[in-house]
Amino acid sequence: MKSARDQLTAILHEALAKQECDLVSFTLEHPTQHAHGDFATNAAMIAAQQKNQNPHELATKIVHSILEKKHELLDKVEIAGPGFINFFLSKKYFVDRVSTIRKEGESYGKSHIGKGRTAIVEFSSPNIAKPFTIGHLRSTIIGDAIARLLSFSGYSVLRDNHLGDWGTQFGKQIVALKLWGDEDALAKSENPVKYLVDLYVKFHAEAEKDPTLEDQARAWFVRLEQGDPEAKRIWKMCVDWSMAQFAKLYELLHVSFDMMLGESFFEDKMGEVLQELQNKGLAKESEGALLVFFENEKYPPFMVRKKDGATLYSTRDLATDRYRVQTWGKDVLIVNEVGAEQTLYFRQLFEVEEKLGYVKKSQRVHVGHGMLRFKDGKMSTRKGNTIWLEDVLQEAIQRASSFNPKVAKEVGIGALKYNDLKRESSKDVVFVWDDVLNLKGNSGPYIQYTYARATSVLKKAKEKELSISEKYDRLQDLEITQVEHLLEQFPEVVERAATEYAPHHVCTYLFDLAQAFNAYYADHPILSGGDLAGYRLLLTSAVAQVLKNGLTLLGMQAPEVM
RNA sequence: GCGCCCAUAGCUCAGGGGAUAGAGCAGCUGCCUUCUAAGCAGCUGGCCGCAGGUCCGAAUCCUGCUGGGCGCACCA
Repeated sequence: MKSARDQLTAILHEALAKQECDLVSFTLEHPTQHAHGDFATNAAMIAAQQKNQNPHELATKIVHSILEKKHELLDKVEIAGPGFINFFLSKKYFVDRVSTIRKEGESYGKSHIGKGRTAIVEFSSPNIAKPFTIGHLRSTIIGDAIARLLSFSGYSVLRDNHLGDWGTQFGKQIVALKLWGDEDALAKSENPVKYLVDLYVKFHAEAEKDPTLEDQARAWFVRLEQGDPEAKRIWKMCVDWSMAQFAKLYELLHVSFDMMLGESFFEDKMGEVLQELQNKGLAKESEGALLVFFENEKYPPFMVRKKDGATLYSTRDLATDRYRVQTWGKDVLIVNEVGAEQTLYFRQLFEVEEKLGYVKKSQRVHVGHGMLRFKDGKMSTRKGNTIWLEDVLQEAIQRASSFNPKVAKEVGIGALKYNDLKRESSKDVVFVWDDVLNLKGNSGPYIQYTYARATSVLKKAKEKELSISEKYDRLQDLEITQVEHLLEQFPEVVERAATEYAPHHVCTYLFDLAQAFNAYYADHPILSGGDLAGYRLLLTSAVAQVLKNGLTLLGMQAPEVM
């Protein structure tokens, strides 16, 4: 079944062509007030402006030409205000739509905008031997939702966890372990990663007093890059302890990956990149380091090799994307879900990648999330000023269990995820427990609760042997409510969220739908609805389906009982 | 100093150049003997940071300013 938007767009194009206004680009949107119909267009106003005509008169002509044909879709077409054309959809359309949702089930809302394309979504990307903090949690949650949205929109999605398992930090880690650590104690430790992080914090404290420690750390990283066995051994140990910890967290969060190519995977692929940069004359030496300079100083210089010969984040990212294009094709879409503070870095990176001929800028996307901070400042691993994710998850589940212990996990994790997804991701978030684990109002549990409520009604209906009816004939007197209007809009909301890499649109929508359904539920008896019970059950099942599809897109569970 | 982002109700936020700017939280009033009260209905609460500009029409686009966040050569 074609959506109302598609049908209306076609109808409008035809009517505009008759008035010789074919080239007009108009908007077709949902007015804020019901009195203005289900869709409104400014087409007549735009066209009138171009042709220097009276907008109201032109609107009249357009409406006449639309009404020459009978459209099952439309109940009424009106001209309003300065020349808006308002469309009122028919009851039949809405009822058919609700039936369609039932038929399409978990496919309702899917689109083909990414058909035939591969998208790599890089997210989470925690660092080895560092805490998996609520900062990484943002990337994990938002990235997971974006991967799901793209997949639902037809892309063939590869979820990539680009582990921070390479870099100067390992030099620091090795120095700290050699100076103050004890490998036996580490192995016996209850939380080995925490043991490593404490050493890392100590390193930064000591390095303030003794700057030569930084030099030692850089030297150890150079040895690591050169394949020194002792450096490699300690590095491998750090990786193993961390990976074990991450696996537990991802399982609890229900997040999975198709690949975990850490930065170390690209260790032997960076020489070619540096060679290409030099061959194409893109990189120049300056003060011993190798840098890319941009024309007109569009961006600050971009370093690709340090003066001690070691690589950087940038070198590894270039090698990564070169590898991706070689492996998954020239037109692969690459999305990085990484903190917004790295925006400049990504602009530089994309520019360099384009100059190297790896990708076009249109296939590189940085979704930057805002910073998560305490009321009094930024979190910093180096200073030990951070909250561990294990503690957050435990607290979330515990708070949720005070309502219903049986679904504490689904609800606690859901609350946490929804709180991160409900606002535009680029905004900074102040960490406040009562917000993070909010269970009321615009929250994850509210959506989940509404879903449980709807499924419960459907179960009760079965017990009472009431059945869903898809017949329209006997339902002349049913009223079309906000619920039907919202159900109709789900596919376009999903499409917008996917094209803008903005899961918060799905949250806003689900909250609206849940609110509309709860209001409907309060004053439309469903099970004792008489002749209308069949239709109301159909509507309820459609609401349940859409809530479930939406929750799934956000990586949240849809519990049937709460 | 230069660059990027942000500013909407007491607080947290939606708002796709359009019509009377919307939610949640907090506060106040009602509603559980009836399909799940993690809920529903209602009230209170706005120079959409300031000043210009473009437009038939600006919270939305442009310019300037103020305030805040972030970034800018050997971290990632």
